[in-house]
Amino acid sequence: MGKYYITTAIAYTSRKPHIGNSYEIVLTDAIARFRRLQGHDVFFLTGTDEHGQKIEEYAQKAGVTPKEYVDKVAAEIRGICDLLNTTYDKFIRTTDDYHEKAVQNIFKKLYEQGDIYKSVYKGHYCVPCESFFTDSQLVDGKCPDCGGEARDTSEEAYFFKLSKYQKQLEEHIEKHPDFIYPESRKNEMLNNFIRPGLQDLCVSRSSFKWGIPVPIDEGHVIYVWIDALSNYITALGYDPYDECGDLYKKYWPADVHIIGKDIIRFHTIYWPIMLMALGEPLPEKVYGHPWLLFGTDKMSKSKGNVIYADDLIEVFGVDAVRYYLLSEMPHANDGSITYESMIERYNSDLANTIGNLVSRTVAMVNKYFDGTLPCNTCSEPIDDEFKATILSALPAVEKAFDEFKIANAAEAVLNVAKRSNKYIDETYPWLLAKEEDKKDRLSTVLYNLVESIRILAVLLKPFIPATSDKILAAINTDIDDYESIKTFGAIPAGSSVATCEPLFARIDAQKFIDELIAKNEAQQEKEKKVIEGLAPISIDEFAKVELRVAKVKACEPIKKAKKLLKLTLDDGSGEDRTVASGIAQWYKPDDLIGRNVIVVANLQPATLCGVESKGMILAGGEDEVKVIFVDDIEVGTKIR
RNA sequence: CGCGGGGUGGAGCAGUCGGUAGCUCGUCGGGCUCAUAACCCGGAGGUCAAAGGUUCAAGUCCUUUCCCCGCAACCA
Repeated sequence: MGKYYITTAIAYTSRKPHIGNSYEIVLTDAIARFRRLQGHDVFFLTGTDEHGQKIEEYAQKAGVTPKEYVDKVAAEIRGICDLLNTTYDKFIRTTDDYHEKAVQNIFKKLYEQGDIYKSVYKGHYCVPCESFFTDSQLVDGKCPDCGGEARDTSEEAYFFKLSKYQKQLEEHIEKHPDFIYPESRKNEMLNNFIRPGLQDLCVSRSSFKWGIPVPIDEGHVIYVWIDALSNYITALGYDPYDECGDLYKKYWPADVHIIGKDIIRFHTIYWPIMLMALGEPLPEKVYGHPWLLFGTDKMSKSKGNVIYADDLIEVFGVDAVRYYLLSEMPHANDGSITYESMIERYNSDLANTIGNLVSRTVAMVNKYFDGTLPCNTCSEPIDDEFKATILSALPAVEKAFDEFKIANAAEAVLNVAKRSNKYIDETYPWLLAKEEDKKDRLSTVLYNLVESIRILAVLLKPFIPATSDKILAAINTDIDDYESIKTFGAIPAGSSVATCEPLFARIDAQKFIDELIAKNEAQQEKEKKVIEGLAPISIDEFAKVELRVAKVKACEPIKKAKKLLKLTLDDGSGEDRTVASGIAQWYKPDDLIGRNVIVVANLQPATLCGVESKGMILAGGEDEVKVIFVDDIEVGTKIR
């Protein structure tokens, strides 16, 4: 068994991580634990991505320095990784000094060999929004945010010659069909990005400061690509100019990068090209896992289906959360997560199948034999099929892990417990116990069960490590190596079991949901009172708002906009006024034509989906929006 | 035609290279009493979104249509 280097994407420290990040690290941890169990020398890397404009802004809002800000969030993220009982070997932060130094050297080297060059980044700048836009971002040549003029501008920046390596990358991907996984992603990358031709990549910014400085040019910072992606090698002590550390020599190239499907492009195009330019080997595989979504319904607090990782852990415990994430997530499609399905899986798989199996078996050994089984020699033909089924789990689990189908692996493990429960019904131990001359048979049956439970516990290690340890303690064994579960019968005859507390207490789903809803409602109530009411304004300030009654002359949906209706209003001024309003979900054009509404007449115009909107009409409501109609007030009347 | 993912028994999902439609939960009936109202067995329930095509054979391949869900763009 050789080395195995596995990584997660590094988490962006803009805010507290959501369940999606948690899924990724649990997934990666399960794989890392499984490979260790197999005997691989595993190095498991995770960490945080801490630079960029967004963080600069968040820090400013919070009134702290960027460094103070990321220190806090990085600690939170690391806390959640620990809470989830993940066994990362290193936690890298892109603000670590060795990383910053190595990144600067990487940049310098690429610049010196001509793969990075200085050029001009052309774009458009909107002064009021203080934002840059490319040609394609502009809407009708105007600022997509405010609809104002965006003036042509340009700034100096550094570019990375992706185009130079395009051919080489294409060849690599074709020669290594497993490089991008699952395969559907491979074609997506080749067809959409690589074959049409790669644009050189802008790798520096001068519009913000919070980043690693470009070593040869003080006004610029290194943009996210080179900074973040290179964490996979800097964490191992890579340096383009220096002797690389032992870790690097030992573990690089990575066996797999585990990432979300949204960043596949960066990991299968930019990253390999960077490595090619540096003359370093490429990772074996990039696995883009699917997303974890919240529920099937729309997210709604009152329904109790908004879900956070640490809340879940608090209620269900770490292993239940780990098991749920690993077993519920499909391999290719996005998975959804709800309290209902969580409880269902918890009760049926963990409490009923696994927990109860251990409980009833240990109880029988204690009850019938005082905890010590005298023999395991009285076999019957029915045992053979049982043992064969138990042993067949391992190859199935191996295959599933090889294919990154972790939910399938979990299912194969669960089958060990299911088959064992069935074996109890097949052998009637409670009847054997009533006949004195069946003691040997009874002992053998229980021995087989204890052994299958041991195999189950070992197989559960990657998924629910703490529970696995509890089970091993309950059957009083420390034989938990990979070899020992390839054959049946590692537990010596005459060994004893301990006792065990229930591993997972059943949860009453209805009661749980009711309590949750009550809790959420209470919290919402609280939040409402805080939010309610803005700061008082004077009558003069109110007078700055011009409200006028207007008649809807015409109305039509705006193409390409789901929510917008375009209204043509007669506001008494003699000129038609066009207003876009986000009420398409609730009103059809015919509902509005001919009716009088109140329009905010002196609102600054804005362009929405290509329509210039001058003003807005008054409407209110949360889930269902109602327009305020004033059919009995004359058109043009000012509202006070 | 903005990008993407989907429509398979009541719910959630598998279904490889086309070859008898499976799994979990629920439900109904039965069994059992070692165990956490758990465990085991059996039944019911599907024209695989629709139409057309290719084929000896289509959930699977091709074409068209309908419907959901994310993302993007806007709820001025």
